[in-house]
Amino acid sequence: MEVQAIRGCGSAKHDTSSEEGMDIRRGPWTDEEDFTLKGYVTIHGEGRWNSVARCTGLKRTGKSCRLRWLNYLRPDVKRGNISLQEQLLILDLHSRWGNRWSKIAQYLPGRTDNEIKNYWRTRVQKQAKQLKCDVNSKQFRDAMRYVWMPRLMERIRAESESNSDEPTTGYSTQSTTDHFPNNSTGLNSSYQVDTSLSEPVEPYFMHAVLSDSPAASSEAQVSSISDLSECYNIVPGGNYTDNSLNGSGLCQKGLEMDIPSLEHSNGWYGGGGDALDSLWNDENTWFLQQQLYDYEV
DNA sequence: AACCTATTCAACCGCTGTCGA
DNA sequence: GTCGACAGCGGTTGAATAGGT
Repeated sequence: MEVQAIRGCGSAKHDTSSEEGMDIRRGPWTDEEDFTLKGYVTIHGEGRWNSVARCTGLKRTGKSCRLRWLNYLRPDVKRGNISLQEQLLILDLHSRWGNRWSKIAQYLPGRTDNEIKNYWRTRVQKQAKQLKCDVNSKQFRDAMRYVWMPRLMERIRAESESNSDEPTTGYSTQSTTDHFPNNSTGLNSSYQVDTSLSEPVEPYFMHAVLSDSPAASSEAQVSSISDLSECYNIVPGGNYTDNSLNGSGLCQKGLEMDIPSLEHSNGWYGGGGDALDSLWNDENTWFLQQQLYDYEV
């Protein structure tokens, strides 16, 4: 959506303000400003954002120029709905790294840290709120890992099977099938890893290995369960079964459910629409609340 | 139609890390 | 070692919009 066009040229509240003796524009960018910035970066490349502002005459801070470029004007920036694969990847990487948005964004080509952060805050935190638990709580993280992510995987697989004749929409990066030749989740099209990164990521649900890096310890509060695939099985047409019993939280309770029956009974497989909205419908929310209640008792 | 509330997301702010002088 | 400039990150804000009454 071209928000800029809809929202018009700057807000009355943010028009200009004085900073260090010069007028600094704030608020939404105009088409002319976008054009100016785009032109400058096309010629001179990214970086030296303060000089961008100086050289172009844009009454914006260097920070603002950088942000506008990265989040909006960059040619490879991808806009629109976050796909199921991307949702799954965000959940997985967030479970590993916590709020390291820029790091997570590195693994979602075309997505910005801002977009991922907004996605997390508006969608994921909303669900935590509905479940009346903290988004950083172990209960919620387990709910994500043992309910939400498996269901996303199942749905991705279902969509992949139904669209098996259609061409995939891959990026120019290496497919995860190269990393995970045994992958059977249907993630071989969009879920891909940028091989230019020095730290290739293998998701928990395929070949999860807990990171020992300090980055993973503080914010992320990563669960002690290292490999999700060891914790549950998804049998097409069968039961989702917790096998581990060595972890904690929901897993310890021997969480067991019949996903297909739940999904077909409440329309989770309805196709189209937002995965989270359909995934976290009233019935599933109630079910999870029961699980969380059992967990707490 | 008018109003109210919730949601979304672009943009801002403050802080930290890095690098060169 | 320190200082200043700059880039980048994550948290937060608030205008626009959608949905409900």
